[in-house]
Amino acid sequence: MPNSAENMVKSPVVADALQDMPVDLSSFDSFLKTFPLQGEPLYEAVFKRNTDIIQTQKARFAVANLEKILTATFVVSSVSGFDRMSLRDLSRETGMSMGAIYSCINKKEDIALMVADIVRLSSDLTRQHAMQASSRWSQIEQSIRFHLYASTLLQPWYFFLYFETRSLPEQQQRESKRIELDGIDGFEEQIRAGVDSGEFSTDDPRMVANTIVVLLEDWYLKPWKIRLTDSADKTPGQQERQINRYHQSLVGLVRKLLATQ
Amino acid sequence: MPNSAENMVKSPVVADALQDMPVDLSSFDSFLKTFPLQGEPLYEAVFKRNTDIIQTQKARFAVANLEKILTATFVVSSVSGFDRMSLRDLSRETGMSMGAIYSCINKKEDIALMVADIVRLSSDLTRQHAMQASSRWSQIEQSIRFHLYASTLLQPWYFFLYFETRSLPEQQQRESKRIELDGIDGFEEQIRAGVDSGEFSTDDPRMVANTIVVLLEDWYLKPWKIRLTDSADKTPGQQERQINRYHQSLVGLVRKLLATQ
DNA sequence: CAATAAAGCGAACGCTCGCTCTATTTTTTA
DNA sequence: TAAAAAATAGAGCGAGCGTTCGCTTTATTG
Repeated sequence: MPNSAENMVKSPVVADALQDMPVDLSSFDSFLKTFPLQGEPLYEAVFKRNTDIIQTQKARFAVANLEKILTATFVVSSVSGFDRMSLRDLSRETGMSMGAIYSCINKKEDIALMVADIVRLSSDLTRQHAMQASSRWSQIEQSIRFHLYASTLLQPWYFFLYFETRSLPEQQQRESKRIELDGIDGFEEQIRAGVDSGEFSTDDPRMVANTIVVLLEDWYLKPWKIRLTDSADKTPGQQERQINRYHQSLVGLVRKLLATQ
Repeated sequence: MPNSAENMVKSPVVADALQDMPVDLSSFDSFLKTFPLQGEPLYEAVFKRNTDIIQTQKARFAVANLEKILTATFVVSSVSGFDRMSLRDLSRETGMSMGAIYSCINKKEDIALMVADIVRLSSDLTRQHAMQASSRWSQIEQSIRFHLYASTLLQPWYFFLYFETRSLPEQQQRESKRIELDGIDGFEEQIRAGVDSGEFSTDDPRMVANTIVVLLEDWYLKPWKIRLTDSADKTPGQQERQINRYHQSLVGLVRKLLATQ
């Protein structure tokens, strides 16, 4: 079976109920209540978007196993990368047999592809949402907030994709770069518009946009740099306070970069 | 032979002639003429710092082979990572036999360790140099310039270490984080001093310091983002112009972040 | 409660890897 | 020119990898 669509990047169109409810950004807490890509719906989405790969028919079983597989993948591969994670490691960590694992995937790489797909989906949600803000400044602020919240919730996913992109097919690699560039372009456009209208002032919109994107990446790539406590103190309150502190830092920095005189 | 010092991080003390001549930062061109870690001296340094590992006795041969091995490593592993680069690939790319390769290393990991050692050495050179500037502002600017120049010259080395750190021994991983944190600390300290003296103004010195470091990393990690031409147009003139443009962008951004009022 | 279908299991397969080793040739050095 | 050092080609080793497949167990259903 010559399946030329094997490594195709899935459509970014957000399907089903995912786009129905608007995401509430007023606090991390309310974000948690409205963001669709988390908990069981997250793994249901993984299942629905990969029915061509997954052998298991009943969603109930597949969803539970996908959760085990992906969670374990993040744990095991965080030690020394996806390549060095053997499927025997994964079998031990999940408590599943090799056969059970292979009823959710066709090949090891599929795990990485599923992660890539979800992160892209989340990125698209972010971009879609950004368009709805009222003023130009709040558009930027909301974009930052959305990205910060989403990448905190999906931190292992974002982290994984960043470091494992290189072991994905070439097309997927290009797609990852494109998404990053789109992110920069988006901010740049908003900044330019603000400069034209006299709301902002900067002589280097591209650099400011790039700085925002790079600092957003820094948040989920290097938790050890910003969040003092990595293992302990993961109470929701602590987490919310840390996000807010970083959000404030970042927004403050951007405000200064765009300030008129 | 119980060699407990196997994975020891080498002393950061810059040996031999490396520290004799001061590095000239007035332009990238003059930097090229004075920075010690490049061309043959670079691979001589690799040799001298790894005589315990390398079997080949005559420096002449060892240096030439190290250059071949490391250059080929960067080429081959840039495709899909160090783990997926087999030593048979390396043998083909270098044109050396397995035996010849194994007279320069004891195990595959040694290649990565050599790279890590040199990048650390370069980072230490950067930090040492920064202390010599006159004013506080020029200290920051010179640090940025030095880092930008060095990481351009050693781009494959820096890039490799960033993405392969995870497959190094734990001690080396911690060392990499420490270096990054030291870099941030250094900038933060200078900024705080400037704020205290009224030269600068910011309410978040740590964030500004972090931004600088992250944007410096961005330069060597994502050439495709900034430098339009990756393969073609690698003339020294083009390169110098691109560095200068990025340096100007970065310094301009930092200046605005530290501006009083 | 059988009967059937789905899910789960794990030993075994073929293969590639890092690494070693030897016999031989080439190059360098004194 | 003779001894020493370096490099070659490649067969071979055992470990560990991703993947498969015949089988057992569990769940579903008429």
